[in-house]
Amino acid sequence: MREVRIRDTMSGELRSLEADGEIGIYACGPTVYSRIHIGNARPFVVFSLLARFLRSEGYATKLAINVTDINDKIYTAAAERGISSSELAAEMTAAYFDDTGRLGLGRPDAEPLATETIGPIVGMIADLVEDGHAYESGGDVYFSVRSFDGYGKLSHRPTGEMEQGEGDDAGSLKRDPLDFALWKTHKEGEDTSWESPWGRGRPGWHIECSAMAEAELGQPFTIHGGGSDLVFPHHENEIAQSEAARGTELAKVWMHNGMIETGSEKMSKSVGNIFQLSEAIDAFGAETVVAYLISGHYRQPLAFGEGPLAQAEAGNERLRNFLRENPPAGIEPGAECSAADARFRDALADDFNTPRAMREAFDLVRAVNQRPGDPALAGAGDVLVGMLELVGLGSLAESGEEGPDAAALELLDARNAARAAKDWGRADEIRDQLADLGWEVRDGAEGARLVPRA
RNA sequence: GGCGCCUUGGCGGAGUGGCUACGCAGCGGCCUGCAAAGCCGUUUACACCAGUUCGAUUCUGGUAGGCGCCUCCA
Repeated sequence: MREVRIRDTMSGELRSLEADGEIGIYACGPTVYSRIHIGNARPFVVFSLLARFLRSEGYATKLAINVTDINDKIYTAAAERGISSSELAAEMTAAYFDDTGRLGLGRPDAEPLATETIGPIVGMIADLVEDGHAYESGGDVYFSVRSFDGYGKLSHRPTGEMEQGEGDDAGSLKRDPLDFALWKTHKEGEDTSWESPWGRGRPGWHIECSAMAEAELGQPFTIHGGGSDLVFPHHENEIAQSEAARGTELAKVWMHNGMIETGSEKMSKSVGNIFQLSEAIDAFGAETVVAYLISGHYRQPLAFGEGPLAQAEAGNERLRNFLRENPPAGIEPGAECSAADARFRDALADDFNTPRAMREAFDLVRAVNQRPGDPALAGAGDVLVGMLELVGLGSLAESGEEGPDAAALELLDARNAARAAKDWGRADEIRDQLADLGWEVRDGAEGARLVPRA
């Protein structure tokens, strides 16, 4: 079991994860008002893979990624489409499960919905009101920011100049512009609402996460994650609510992923809207999307576009080619393989540095290509697949390809015969025919091999 | 305006006070009947200006540019 260290946003320092007890990870999932985009996929991938890595190191781990299915944006988007907000939320929640499911990384251990956590949400608000950290005003309930000393400790903002822009005219109901809504009274045109001690209404965004996190992981838990755009106000407010309500720390480590930067390629028409996750997967495949998302350190911004995606695919192809020649075979790994595997895992243990880890994978590939048969590199295929599985790319080893059919094999035999007779014209003609059938011929020392054309 | 982050070779992207990241693409070569795959090599890479230092891409200060948040946002 390696010591795993993660950069904590609050302190700015690397924090070692405690090995005793379960490691609870809560990551903020999407608000389901539309199909998710590639940016939403980053935390899903990062935290799914982090949980996978921690388990492989022997840590008991529970990953919860929520679905925010109550939100102003959902009401707005539903109205535009002329359907009910619950209908839209259900549709987009299903789409979210489909889209992320296609990534092939499995599901988080828990995926709570805000709409199914109303009880705990109301309970937490009631506790805050009771303790004087929140107050009812005109059917709304607001959190009293000045009642919580630690406000601003995550985002490092001075409270002096802050103001919660809760939109519309809610400000008039607040005692202090810093305060933010925990419960919003039902408004005309909103088609979902729940009973509460303060009348019918719905929860505010931040309290949903506080309640879902506690319901799934208790408090405190180990890692709270999400996109860096959520640091303020969302996570700052979660801390205020949860810590004020429970008197304990919310999470030990705050882990934030950087933004996907779309630049000018944002809505490329040539390949459709690849900005959307489902479209990116349609256009490039799940393996490419995953490889792309781990190509940069999770905390850094990552450039998005057809270029980076195509490059990720080309890198995957290199790995696939290697695994065709060196398929896993249950061989005991040689010394160099074991060392590479250790460095791969060390990189992940050091603030989940996936690009540095992938360097080890590629270095191993090159070493074997340079020195095939070297005993120190025995079992490279097995070791490489083990590495790739950790980062969600294990499927690169499965050809997933159907073997050549009889017709193709017949052509290959014919070409071999032509080559034996040094009839190069005939041999190349057959190669073209095979290409038309979707097969690329690669002549190697041990004969010709058919590989699906890219 | 406030808080914070970033600026690495054609592109993506790690990292380090002195030692080849890695991947993709290009070019040259090797291998091959040819090709593909693979291997080797490859064009002064670390925004700019000062400073600290024996030595800075890597530390400090400033300049320019970019980004995030400050309002819903992964």
